[in-house]
Order: sequence, then structure tokens, then C-alpha cells
Amino acid sequence: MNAYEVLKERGFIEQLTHEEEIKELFEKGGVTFYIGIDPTADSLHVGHFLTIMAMAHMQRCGNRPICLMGGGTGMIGDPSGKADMRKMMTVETIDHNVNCIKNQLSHFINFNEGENGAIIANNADWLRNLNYIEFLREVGVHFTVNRMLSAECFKTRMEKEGGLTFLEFNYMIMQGYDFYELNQRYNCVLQMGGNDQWSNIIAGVELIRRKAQKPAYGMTFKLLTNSEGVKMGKTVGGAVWLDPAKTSPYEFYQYWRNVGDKDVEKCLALLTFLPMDEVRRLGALEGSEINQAKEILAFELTKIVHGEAEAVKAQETARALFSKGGASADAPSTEIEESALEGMDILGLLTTIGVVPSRSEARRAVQQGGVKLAGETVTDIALPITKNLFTDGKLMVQKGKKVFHNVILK
RNA sequence: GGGUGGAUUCCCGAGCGGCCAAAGGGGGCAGACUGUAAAUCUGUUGCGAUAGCUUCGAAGGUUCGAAUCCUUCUCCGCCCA
Repeated sequence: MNAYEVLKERGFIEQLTHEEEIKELFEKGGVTFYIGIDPTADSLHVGHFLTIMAMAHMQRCGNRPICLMGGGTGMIGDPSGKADMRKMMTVETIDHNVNCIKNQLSHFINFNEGENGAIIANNADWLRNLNYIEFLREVGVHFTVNRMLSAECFKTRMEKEGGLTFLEFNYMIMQGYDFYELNQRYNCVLQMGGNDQWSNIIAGVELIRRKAQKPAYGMTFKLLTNSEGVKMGKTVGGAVWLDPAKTSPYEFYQYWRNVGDKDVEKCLALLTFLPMDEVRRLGALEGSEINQAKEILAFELTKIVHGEAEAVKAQETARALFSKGGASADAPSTEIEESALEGMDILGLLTTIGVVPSRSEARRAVQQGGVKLAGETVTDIALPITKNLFTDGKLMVQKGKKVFHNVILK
């Protein structure tokens, strides 16, 4: 199967600039393509992961990926689909983030020397030293404001009150220029990205075609949304990160274990390497059977991101906590000095281990019957925490149905 | 630069000088029902020990009393140039 067929079958593709030509291109293989990543944080998150999977599939089919770090464009901030202007980032933060992300990428993409070993590029290399006048003459001439204004990606910002600054308006041209540079340097002919990148991608395709008189193509992926159309990979606490220090493998596993029934098949197809026959079989499971599919999804995905050992651990922990009344040594845990128990009540315990943010909230949880110690529901909001509640120096605290926390006595 | 409107608790959004910790919705949390799903229903949603304390862009002021009135400042929208 060539890359086009793989991506098509798994449901990645949203839009293509030149469908037939792209198909032909992929049949031949050996395509150099790029995906841009903005260094807005020091870790990648689930949103990026979808594009990384696409990149991995592409590479497996014999194409050469370029990961373009937005060290230069990051200084502007992509306004696509954003309701508000982004905070400006300092060069130091951007460079720091670029390094962290580079490191993470190497877990998923093969950067070894070789025919289709991936390349890391950073647009800071050519964008930060641009000369304004020169740039306007060389690149600016190829864009009409009329056309830019009609771009979908500015739409929200044109209608919203905050407006669109000139700085951000230029983002599209910058990204278009990136594609041109990569085309010149590496003969990169295809840009891929999330569907929110469509306008930016077209800008590059058109620039190359006009300025260099060479073919160039673009492809966008479906955004990872759930059946209600809400972007996935977001929790109240923020994004679901790939960095285990930001989102622990257990939390990561649990996020996928809890996806909605309707989203399982899509996630399996897009986020794992399981063969499509298997994906379809799992997605067709009905009723409580679908839980098997969710376990597999969570396991496979955790395995890709955090490695097999962590995935096994997360799965075992989850099984133990949810089936056997909740005892697992690998649950999230906090160590407490024995002396700290002095005068501590249940509310104090809940806040110190961080399962609730305040004593008020802890009280509510207890009053509503949502707190269990070692499987026993707590009814007394003033319950003192003493050593004899612990078994072998451990106490399993449960808040609600899904939050488990081990307290370990030191 | 001129005119004008606005800034309210996580978000949107009501708010008569006292009955406002502040309506309503969303979201969150907890409970019931379940399959660690969805939908639904119930409760809850500033901090705190009941007391009490600190909130309504910021700082002052008027008043027994202010989110509500006045002054200055900051930010933002709209209109005109």
C-alpha cells in the first residue's frame, strides 16, 4: 500500500490541493514532505500526535519527513482559528521549547541517516534575519491582500472584536515562505498539517508555483474531534501532554480508556498502528463489549508514547483500581511524614495529597458521599487521620469514581 | 485625535444603594442509573470551623451601608477624522 492509500483508509485526509497528482506522487514514493510544529510549549500534546502518526505512516511508506520547528514563526503566533491574540514569546522560551520538542519527536520518527531519515529544520534559520524590504519585494509581491482577506483562517478574527493585528496577518506569508525555503533546500514538495492550516499551506503552494515555477502540493488532516465535535486531547486541567512529567502514563492511559463509544474506532485508526481489519472489528463491538476496544486503544497508544513497560503498568494499575476494589501500588501516590498526621483531619488529607484544591471542596466531596478511605465511605467531615487507618503504611484514598490516590506513610 | 459604550465570580451573562457571595446558562465536581461510555435525573460550585473573611478592571471618595453613585487611571469595543 502506498502512503495515500494508508492515510485515506485510516481517515486522516481532509483536503488535498491536487488529488490526482498527489496520488501519482505517492505511488512513486520517495516524497519529501514537511509538517510544521509551533513551539508554543515545551512538550507536544495529543493534537500534535495525530500529525506525528501521519508522518510516521508516510515514513514507513518510504517518504522523507521534515519536521519544521517554528522557531521563527513562533515569534509571530499563528492566528488560525484562534479567538484571541497569542502571548508573545521570548526568543529564549521559543528556543527552549524547540529543543524539548525535537527530543520528543525522536521517539516517533526515525532521524537516522539513510534514504528517508527525517530531517529537523528550524525556520528561525531563515526568518529571523530577513530583511523587510527585500522580503516584501521577493515574496510580498506574490500575495494579494484581497485573496488573503478571504482566507478562512482569518475569518473568526475578522468577525471578532479583538481584530487581527498586522503582525498576525503576516503569519500566512511567513509560513508560505517556509515551504518555499524547504522546497529550495530539500526539494520538499508537499506540506501536511491540521485542517486549520489549510490557508497557510495554500499560501506556500501558490508561492512555490509562482515564484519557482515548480509543482507543490498540500494536504490537511482531520482534526481530532469527538462525536460532539469537541476537540479531543483537552481536559479541564489543559492539554493531554506526551511528556510523562506533565501527563503521567497512568493519566494518559485513563484518558483514552474513557473515550466515548462512538470515538473508539476513529481513535484506533488514527492513533495506533493496528491493522484496519482489527480496528474495524473492535469498533463494531456493541454494549459493554466495547470496553475491550477501549482497553486496547489505551494500551496501544500508551505503548507508542511511553513504551511497553509503562503501558503494561498503567493497564494493570487501572484494572486493579477499577475491578478489585481499588488497591494498586502503582496508583498515583503521595508520601506523608508520620509526624504530619498530627492534628490532620480528612479534609486536610484530601487537600495535602492534592485530590481537591481546597478544604471547602473537600468538605463538599465528603458531605456528598464521594470520598472513600480503603474502600469505606467517609461520612464524618471531621474524621481525624490516624496511623491505624493505614495498612502496612499505606492508605488508599478514593475521590469520586475515578480518582485514586495512595497515601504512603514515611 | 474627537464622540460614545463597556470591563461582574472558570466561561457567557443578569444585577433596583441595603433582602448580593451576587439571577440564568455553560462547564466542573459529587450522587443515582450504568459498561471507568453516552443520555437522563438530583445535589453542589469564592475561602473558611457554624462565626467570620475577601470578591464584581485599578486607586481614591460620597454614604450608617456601594458590584450598584462621584473622581482619576488602565484596558477594550463601536462611530467620526
